[in-house]
Amino acid sequence: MPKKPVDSTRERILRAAEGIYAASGFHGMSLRDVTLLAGVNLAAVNYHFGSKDKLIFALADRRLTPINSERLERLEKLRKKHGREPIPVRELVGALIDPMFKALRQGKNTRAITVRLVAQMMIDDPRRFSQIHKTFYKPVLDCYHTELQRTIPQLQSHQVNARFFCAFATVLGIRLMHESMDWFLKIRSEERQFDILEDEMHAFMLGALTGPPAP
Amino acid sequence: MPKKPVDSTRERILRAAEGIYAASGFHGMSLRDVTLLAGVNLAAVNYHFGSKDKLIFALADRRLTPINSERLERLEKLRKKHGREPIPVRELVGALIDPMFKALRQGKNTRAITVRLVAQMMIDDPRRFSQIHKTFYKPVLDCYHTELQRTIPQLQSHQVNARFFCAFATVLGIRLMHESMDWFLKIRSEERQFDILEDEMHAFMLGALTGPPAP
DNA sequence: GTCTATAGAACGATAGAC
DNA sequence: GTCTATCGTTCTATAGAC
Repeated sequence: MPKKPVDSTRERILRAAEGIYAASGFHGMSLRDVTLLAGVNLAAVNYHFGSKDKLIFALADRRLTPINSERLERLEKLRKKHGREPIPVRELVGALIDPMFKALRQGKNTRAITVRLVAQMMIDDPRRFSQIHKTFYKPVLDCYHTELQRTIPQLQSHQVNARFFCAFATVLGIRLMHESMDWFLKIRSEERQFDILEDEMHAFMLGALTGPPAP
Repeated sequence: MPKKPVDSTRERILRAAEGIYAASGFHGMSLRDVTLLAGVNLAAVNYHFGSKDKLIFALADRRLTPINSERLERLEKLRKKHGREPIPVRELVGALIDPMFKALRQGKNTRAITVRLVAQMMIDDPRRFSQIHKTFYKPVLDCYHTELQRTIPQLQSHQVNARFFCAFATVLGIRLMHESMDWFLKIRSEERQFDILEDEMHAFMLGALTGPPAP
């Protein structure tokens, strides 16, 4: 069984890389900067990960898998709970965004990093990262989309599609604008920021998804 | 008076640069690729713009200024129209997002480029681009935020702040996910895509901003 | 498993001829 | 205003000693 000590070279590289990647994206992250920050040798990246591309994939796996797994688990629970009845939108929204906030609240120092990292993955060079999309995002999107169709009967199919697109875009945008949150919310305490944002994002999404169709 | 022919070296560089920048960001755009695509000499960039940084600023000015000017003009008109009464949310949302869709609909070939370009500016290396934020975005954000405070009296100040943050994040996210629009909307025709998205985004934003406060 | 050293290519920027 | 040529730097990746 392979050991994964918190301070192994491999872990140090991952920690350093995700900070730089979150801030600057794939092309802005040089292996020199990563290994310098990690305090390890330049050649260690290629030894442990094989290439820069594979290092990025490892970053994705580490952060996206837990969040998306939880999203699927919570959806499964809701399905069992409601049986053949459609799941209320409020609960569906909760299952989609709560895991994100949960991830944000843990790890005080890595918070800003984790937030941007995931979003950066979604927008960074679609050709290079299409495999990441397929691996990590597509399963979640498919499930929630299907469920949303059942749960908002008053809207036509193409309208549900568009709202879901907007909802997902909102989550993406929030993550990317994390640095601007202070300015928008005009509140100092980071804890309070998250409290308010979590509450209002629930309200925002609920209103957005259930609002009447455009005239 | 300086001439600006459509096919000047300067214009060719701008056109080539915005395509590559929109797709790959600052660090992913090399001047070699730009000048190759533009069919001009490598040295031309530094002659016409001075540096890579200044070229990016020129890209921002070309695309952001028209959209944000229109947003401010429409807000000014709404203020005159409603006098001392608060502006209805529906009209405020329209003034904020209509200019974006208007820009998207014109220029069939440059459409996907323009969409991502603006969003890329907002998230690309905050340190490098903080001047772009201050110059192009801050005035618009300030005005709309003030107006929104007056127009949603049933929410507390900090709740309005949070909703506005979400609203802006939605616009940003939509732009960045432009390539995934096909997959989400499951519709072929690009015209129809924009029609539906524009309608439903109005509804989405309206519901989101006016929905009841979180419990 | 970790290091030094370096290959080989691409980068931004500039000097100077035309 | 546009070209060629090139400087100095930085990049990913690898070879080979320990």
